[in-house]
Amino acid sequence: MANAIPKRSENYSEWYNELVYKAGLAENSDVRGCMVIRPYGYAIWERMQRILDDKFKETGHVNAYFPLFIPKSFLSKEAEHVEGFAKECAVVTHYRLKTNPEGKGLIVDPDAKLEEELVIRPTSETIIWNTYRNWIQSYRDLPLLINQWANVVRWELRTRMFLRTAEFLWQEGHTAHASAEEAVAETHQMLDVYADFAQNVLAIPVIKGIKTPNERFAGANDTYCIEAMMQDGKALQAGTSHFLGQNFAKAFEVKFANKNNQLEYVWATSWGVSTRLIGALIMAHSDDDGLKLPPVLAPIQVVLVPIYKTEDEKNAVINELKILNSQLIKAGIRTKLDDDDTKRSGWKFAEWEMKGVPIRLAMGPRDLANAHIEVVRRDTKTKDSISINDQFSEIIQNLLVEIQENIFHQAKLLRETRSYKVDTFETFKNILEGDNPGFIYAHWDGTTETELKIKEETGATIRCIPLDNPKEDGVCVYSGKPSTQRVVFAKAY
RNA sequence: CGAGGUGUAGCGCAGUUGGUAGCGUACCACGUUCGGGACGUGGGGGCCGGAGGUUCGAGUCCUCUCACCUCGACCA
Repeated sequence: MANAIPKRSENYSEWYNELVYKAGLAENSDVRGCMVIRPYGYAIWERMQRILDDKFKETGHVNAYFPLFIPKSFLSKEAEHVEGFAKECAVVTHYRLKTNPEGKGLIVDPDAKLEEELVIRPTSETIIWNTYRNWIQSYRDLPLLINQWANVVRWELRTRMFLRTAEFLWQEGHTAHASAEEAVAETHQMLDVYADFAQNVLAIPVIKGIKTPNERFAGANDTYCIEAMMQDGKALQAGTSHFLGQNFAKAFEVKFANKNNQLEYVWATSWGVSTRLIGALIMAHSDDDGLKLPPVLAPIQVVLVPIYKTEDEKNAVINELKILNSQLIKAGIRTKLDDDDTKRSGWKFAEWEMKGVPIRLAMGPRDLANAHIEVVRRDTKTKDSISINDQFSEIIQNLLVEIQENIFHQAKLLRETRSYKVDTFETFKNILEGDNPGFIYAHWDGTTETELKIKEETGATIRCIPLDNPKEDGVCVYSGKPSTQRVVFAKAY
């Protein structure tokens, strides 16, 4: 096993980093905090983009593109927003370089200073709402339902591949509405889109919830989120949907004439998911042999590997695999026939396992003689030999469905066994410091003060207040004050 | 930004009291192999992170820098 990765149990971080590299997803670049997304990693992102984009279009949104640069003054117009993002902005101050008159290399030309500095967007609310002012005059212009696929930059102090990089790819939806009710409905709709996507495509169970004021997006009235559990029991925020109220409309003077010809401020939402989802995918499903991709998402669902010695065997096996491959393609399955003659079959097995391809089909001369083919599932590692007949592609299709369900089931099982109802602070701390940390459902008195104290003492934060939360009288696990419901605590990425 | 650590071949690492750089893997060629990351023989590849300094001589000692990693705090 020359190319094995470290075990999860020994070093979770190292396992994660090595997997990202060995599976061909991404690598560190020479630019601080920025990664190169390699072709296989990008293929996964493209699958995410396509599926989400279709869903956005189905729900009435259109795509547009706004500038990468935001004038510094725009950012300061919404007070909370600027406070949230100011300390992690990359700023463009000059527009020209020149050769160094005192030596080698280039220097920034001091004569080329910008009148107003430009911020590289950490998110696009400000530039978009500045534009919406010109687009919205009447209730007839509403709702305005726009999404943007873009890169953004947040100068994070500590970065991790996919989970937190200085530059990352995402989509950001920015919608404008005539009423608060309609904007809130949009916020919920998009949260549902994300939750569906996480569960049915990524096979990651999520909790839909609302953030506490302390964890809210800078400039939002309410932040909704989906929270997922990773295999180490930590939480990962996988998507957010914000109800922005009239905050940005007021900051950028975006008003519309209603049916009674009265001027009103517009109501707003914004929502996004990022390349962080790739990190979620890795940490939710993968094992010590590499990635495990859910079939619905996988860029390659089935890989076909020929086994042979002689030239004759090679031709015969590959010919048969080509026939099977075209049957699978006809059935709508994404396949790869790995006929690379420079790699041995054993090497290919390990490689495609590392890359998480859900099903591997292997055929050698013996299989060919018996009209059989070896089927190996990535999720369970089980091997089967099936006969090649009319039902072949149907069997594979069904197996893909089964694998999708099983991967989801496994992730859900983990979350269930690592979710705890807790009533004392002692137990609370013990669980987080024990061998199986996870989600803690505990009563909370509703104050930011208590929330911060708990964070300080345990490292856990309130991930969300679940939307379908049952009401239940109790007392705060920390302060002992009365509470009406449990909230979800966990350590988070 | 705090606390630790690491920078030597694409990747992972060794390099003794200072004497001019090596191992594994990957890569190239040939041969034998081929049903779970093959083996043998031969070969190519290094401004030892960067800049100063000490010294006849620095991967090694000193100073300053830069970058990255792990763990915190901040965040998607």
